[in-house]
Amino acid sequence: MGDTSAPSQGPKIHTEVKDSDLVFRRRRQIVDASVQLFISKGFHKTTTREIAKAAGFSIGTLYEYVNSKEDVLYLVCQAIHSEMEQRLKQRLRHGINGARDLEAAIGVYFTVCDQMSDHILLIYQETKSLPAESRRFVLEHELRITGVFKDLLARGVADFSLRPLHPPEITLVAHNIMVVGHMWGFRRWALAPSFSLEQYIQLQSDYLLGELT
Amino acid sequence: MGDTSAPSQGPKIHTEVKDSDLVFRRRRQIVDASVQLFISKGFHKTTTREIAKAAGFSIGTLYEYVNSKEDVLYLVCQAIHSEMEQRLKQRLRHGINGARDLEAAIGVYFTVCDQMSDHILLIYQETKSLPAESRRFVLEHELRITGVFKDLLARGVADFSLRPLHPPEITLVAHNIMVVGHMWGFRRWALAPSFSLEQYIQLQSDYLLGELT
DNA sequence: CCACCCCGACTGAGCGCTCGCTCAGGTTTA
DNA sequence: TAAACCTGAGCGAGCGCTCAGTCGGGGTGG
Repeated sequence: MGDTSAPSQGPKIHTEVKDSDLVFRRRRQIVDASVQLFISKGFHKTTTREIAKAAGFSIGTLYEYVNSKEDVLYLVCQAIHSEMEQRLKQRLRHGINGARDLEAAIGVYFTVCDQMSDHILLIYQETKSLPAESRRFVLEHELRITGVFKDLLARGVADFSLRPLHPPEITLVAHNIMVVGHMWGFRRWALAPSFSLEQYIQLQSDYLLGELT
Repeated sequence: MGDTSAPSQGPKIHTEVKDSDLVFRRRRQIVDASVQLFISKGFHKTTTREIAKAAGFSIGTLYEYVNSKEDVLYLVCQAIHSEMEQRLKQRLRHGINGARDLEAAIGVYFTVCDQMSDHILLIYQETKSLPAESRRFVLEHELRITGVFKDLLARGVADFSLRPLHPPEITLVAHNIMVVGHMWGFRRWALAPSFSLEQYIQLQSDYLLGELT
C-alpha cells in the first residue's frame, strides 16, 4: 500500500519521537496487514492481536507506532485513498482534446476501481467508525480525487470539446463518475453476469459522455 | 417501520411457538428501537442491553423474540427494504407512456432515498456483518427493487417511448438509477451545497433519460 | 366464592469470555 | 553500558447471552 505516513495535514498520530524511517516502515507493515484483515473480517471483528501478529510483531510494538485501533483504521483509509489517487494520476494524459482525456481518465479510473474494489467497499463500510476529525480528512481526500474529474470536465468545456456546463453540473458529473466507478466494485455480484469490465467501461462512458457533447 | 415479520422465504428466526401477533408486535418494537440505535452508533457499538431498553423491555425478553444480535440486524435490514419497496410501489403510476412513468418513478424513488438516507447508509455499512445466508436474502430484496426499474424500462421500450435497449443495457440503467438515488443519501455532504433535492432529481433524470430517447 | 395451581411473559444478576491497551522487564544495537 | 526497541502476561471493562426466579391472570375443584 502506498503512502502510509501521517498525511501532511491531518490528525497527528503521536508517538514518542524515536524518529527515522522505522516509524514509517512499521506503519506500512501495520497498514498492509490491516487492510487484508479488515477486508476479510471487518474492522470491529479484527483484534489488535491479529493485526500485530499479521504485521510480524507483538501487540506491545503495535502500540509503539499507533495510539489506538482507530488510528490503524485511519492509516488504512488514507493509504487506500492515496493509492487510488496515485494510480489514477499516474496514468492521466494531458492532450489537446479535453473530452478524449476525460474518457481515457474514466477508463483508467474504472480499472483502478476494479482492482481495488475490496478496498473501496472497506471505506464505504468503515469510514463511519472513525473519530469525527479523522473522518473529515478521509472525506476530504475523497473530494480531492473527485476534483481530478472536475478539472478534466472544466478543461473539456474550455476547449469546446464538451458543451458548456455550469459549475454545479460539473460537480454532479464528477460525482457521478466516482460513484459509477465504485458501483462496479460494490455491485459486481449483480453486474458481472451481464458485463465484462471492458464492456462496463464502454457502456458507462457512453452514458456519461453522451450527454456532454 | 413496515414489515417486521420473518419474510415469507428467508432464514427463519426460530423462537418457541408462542404464537399470535405478540411476536409480531414485539419484533416491531425491537426493529424500531434498533434502527435508531444502529444509525447513530453503528451495529457493533450498540449493545443488546441498549436495544432491549429502547424497545421497552429487558434483555431476557429480547432473547425470547430473537436468537442473536445478528438476527436483530437481519430484521432491521429487511424492514428497511420493505419500507422502501412499499413507499416506491405505492406511488407508481401505470400510464400509457412508459418513459413518462419511468421519469415519475425516478422522482418518487429519489424522494424516498432522501427521506431514508440514513437507513440506506446503514445498509451499505452493515450488510457485511450479516451471516452469509441472511445477507443473501437482503441482497435479493435489493434486487427486487431494482427489478421495478427494469420493468419500467422494458415497458418504455415496448411502447416505443424509449429507444430499443438490450437486456444488459436495461440492467445497467436500472442499477444506475438505484445507485444515483443512494448517492444523494451518502454524498449529501458534498452535493447539498450545490443542489436542492428537486434540482438533483431534475438534473439526474435528464442525464439518465437523455440517452434513452 | 375462595383457594389452589398452572403457565407463559417477563426480569436482571451474573457467567464466561474477549477485547483494547499497559508496563515491567528482556534483547539488540551502536 | 546506555539507548532504542521489542515482548507478552496481565488488567479491567464490557460484551452477548442464560436461566432461576417473579408476577399476574385465568382455569379448576370444592
